[in-house]
Amino acid sequence: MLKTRKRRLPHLDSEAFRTALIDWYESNRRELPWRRTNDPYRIWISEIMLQQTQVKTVIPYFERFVQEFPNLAALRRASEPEVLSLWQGLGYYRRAKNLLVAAKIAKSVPQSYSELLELPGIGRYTAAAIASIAFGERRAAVDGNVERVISRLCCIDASASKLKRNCESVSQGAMGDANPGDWNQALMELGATVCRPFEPQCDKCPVAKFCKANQTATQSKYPIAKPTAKPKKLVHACVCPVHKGKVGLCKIASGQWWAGMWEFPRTEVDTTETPMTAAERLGFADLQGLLIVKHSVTQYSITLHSFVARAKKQKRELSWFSQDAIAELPMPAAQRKVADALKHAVIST
DNA sequence: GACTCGTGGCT
DNA sequence: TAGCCAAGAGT
Repeated sequence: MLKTRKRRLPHLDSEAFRTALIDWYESNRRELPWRRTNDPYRIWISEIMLQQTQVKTVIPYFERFVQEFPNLAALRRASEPEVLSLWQGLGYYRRAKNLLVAAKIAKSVPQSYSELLELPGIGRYTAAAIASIAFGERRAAVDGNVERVISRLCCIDASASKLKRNCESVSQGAMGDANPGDWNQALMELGATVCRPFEPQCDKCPVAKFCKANQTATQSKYPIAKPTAKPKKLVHACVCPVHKGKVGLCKIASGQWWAGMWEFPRTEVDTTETPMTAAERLGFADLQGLLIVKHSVTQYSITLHSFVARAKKQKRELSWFSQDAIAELPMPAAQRKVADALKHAVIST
């Protein structure tokens, strides 16, 4: 069934390599909140939050999330807005939506790789990570860190998706009788702290003598980088309508960025108009400039111009909230910055 | 296989 | 600083 050509890598499939890696991990592993527990639920939450997100960023979100939803039963009872509120600022909000869907599907955290794979939001990496860390299943988990570590160890010239399968095969074959959870985490930890993208700390690497890239001084060549496009520039304008102490917002429709979250009425600014002209197109007058926020969404870099408008009445197509209520709404990061600025502006006037 | 989806850390 | 990148998954 496995079409992957069996790769013989005696220099990695050895007790010496495993011992060097695991010993290093046991004395250098960072103390992280999700490492203080064997609770499969918490390990699941951490792995979802860690997708494409740095450890440092995740920590406070993880702490708040498991405090609010300490187990699967508690999460299952949550609503999507509640989960999105706890997730706001973390990005990739589909993760939060899929997590909630998965929690409602699963009676308990699935204990095997194949069962985990069936849940929405859980792919090859995450299923392998949870299965190995929480349940000891012998399954290689390959994330960006592991791809970098193994592509350097073996000087693998493959790129993109081929590299991932390739590294899975290598890791699986080299795991031997090591503890699967420790094995996977050791490779990731090594990639995150020593075998970094730039300026790898090879002098501190426990497996440097096994590394072909180190031997040939080609660390910077691996993994093979894919060409990146220049971000496209966009300009957006939004208006914070204020009327009798309330502020008007709208819920973002499905199919758009940040679907299901809340924002101030927003529009694109055409190259032929000014931000204020575009903002007036939203149906407001007497605009006062509030804040300019620069943010980005993958290949777009966006400049968001925000304005305050004293509305004559509360437009019915908007929902009107007090400042305190706005604090509870799930909002995109840039919009949250505008909301914070508005709060201070209103207080100071 | 190539795109899409967020945000902040780091250099 | 501008750009790269992060414990990826879904389509």
